[in-house]
Amino acid sequence: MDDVVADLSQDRPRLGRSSTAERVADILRDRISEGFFRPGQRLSEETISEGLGVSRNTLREAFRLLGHERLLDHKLNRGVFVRLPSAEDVLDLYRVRRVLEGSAVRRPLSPQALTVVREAMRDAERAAAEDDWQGVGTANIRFHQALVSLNGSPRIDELMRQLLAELRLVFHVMKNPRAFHEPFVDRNRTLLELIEAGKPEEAAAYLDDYLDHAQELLVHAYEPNR
Amino acid sequence: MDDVVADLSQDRPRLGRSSTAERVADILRDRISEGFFRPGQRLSEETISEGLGVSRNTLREAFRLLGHERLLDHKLNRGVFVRLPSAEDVLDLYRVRRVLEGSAVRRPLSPQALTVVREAMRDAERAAAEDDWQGVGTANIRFHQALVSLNGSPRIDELMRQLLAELRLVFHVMKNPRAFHEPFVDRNRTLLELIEAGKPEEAAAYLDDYLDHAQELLVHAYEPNR
DNA sequence: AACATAAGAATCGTTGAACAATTCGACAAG
DNA sequence: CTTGTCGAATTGTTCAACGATTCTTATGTT
Repeated sequence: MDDVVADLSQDRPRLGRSSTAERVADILRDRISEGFFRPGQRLSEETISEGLGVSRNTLREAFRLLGHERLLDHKLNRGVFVRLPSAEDVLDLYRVRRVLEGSAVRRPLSPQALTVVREAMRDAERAAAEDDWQGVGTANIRFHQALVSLNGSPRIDELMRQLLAELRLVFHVMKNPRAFHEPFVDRNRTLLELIEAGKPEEAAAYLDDYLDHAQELLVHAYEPNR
Repeated sequence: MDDVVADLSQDRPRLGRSSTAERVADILRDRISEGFFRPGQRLSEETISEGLGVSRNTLREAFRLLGHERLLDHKLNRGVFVRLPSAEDVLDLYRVRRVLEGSAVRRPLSPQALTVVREAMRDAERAAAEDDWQGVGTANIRFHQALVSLNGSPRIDELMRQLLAELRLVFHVMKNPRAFHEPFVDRNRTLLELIEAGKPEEAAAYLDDYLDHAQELLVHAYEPNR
């Protein structure tokens, strides 16, 4: 009996998880990440609360949640805007990636820890073969998310999730995301092979170069309209 | 004249910073970090909104803010509680520290980048000499905060701030924080000397050992009452 | 025409009250 | 000892209102 209780107690967090504000936040988060709400756009409290059929107060609670995830920008007395990352933001995002991913590749790896990473890489290659560049982008994100999760830390996973969501904002401002994602399919493979070969330092060096390159491309193609 | 404008524009973010909800959050954050509100304690909406003279709605916005900082635990229909970290949380906090601080010590250092770190170390030694263990704890936290800021990333600084605030919760549950902080004054000095001597790998190894030791002490002395 | 100023509209910030939904403890029944 | 029920207390959510702030437009001055 005791073990049953212990088992069930693992599902406990799922119970409390459903206030209206959080569900509203989920909806808005999806809308933002899919580009329905564009970076820089203002989100009117009245319009959206009416549209979703919730009160302004509840909507504001949802806004707070997304603000802390850096997806929304809350300006006092002016309203909330979909975040429009600056070039400096892009630099910082890549600083964090270098730390998180660099630490991950240096880590001594367990045998099957890399399966998720490898899977994401193959998905990217498959999507690339089919000219599905939306799919390449998604798989690429999964690849790096899985890479970072080698650190074995829930908090770092969470941080990476937020970071990638923020990066998606940047992609939405770019002209053609295709040209951006294309070159990295091959790089992912090389990086993974270096890790699997047990050469953490070489992998780390390759990764640094990888990120330097990506960042370079990004800030170059990135000129947010003010 | 232009330079004056440029100078002032750096203070601009501080201007917008003053909604009632945020000020309430500041107050509560201070109260929590000083231990006035104990981990596990429930914070009644009615009592606190009355006590601070703000409406329940405004207080709830403040609660949301602190919830996202992991200082409060929001349980649906049951209220908010001061977060009581689990032993597993402590482990994860140290996982993140190893990544952030490890990356910091490996970084090639600019000449004066370490001054803030050195200053914090000296403050800790000074406080230790005066048997001011509260002060030692504070200076110790500043030491590691400064160390992490060597990464040069605002986002990582922010992450570390939250992480240390969370660690403070753990300290509040411990029996005698003095015995915990005491041994690390010397270690801070040794670590700093290794960095200054330009031996990043040795410093990193020493740091890992440092954090292993601290974590060990902590989870051992840590037995949250359920 | 350019600029400053002022009035007005729109929107946000905050409050207070209200009611439904949920939790929790006490107590009775099996 | 377990289960069901009731009621008090607290949270979740909505609504309407009003002051405060920002944005827009119109007006007037140089």
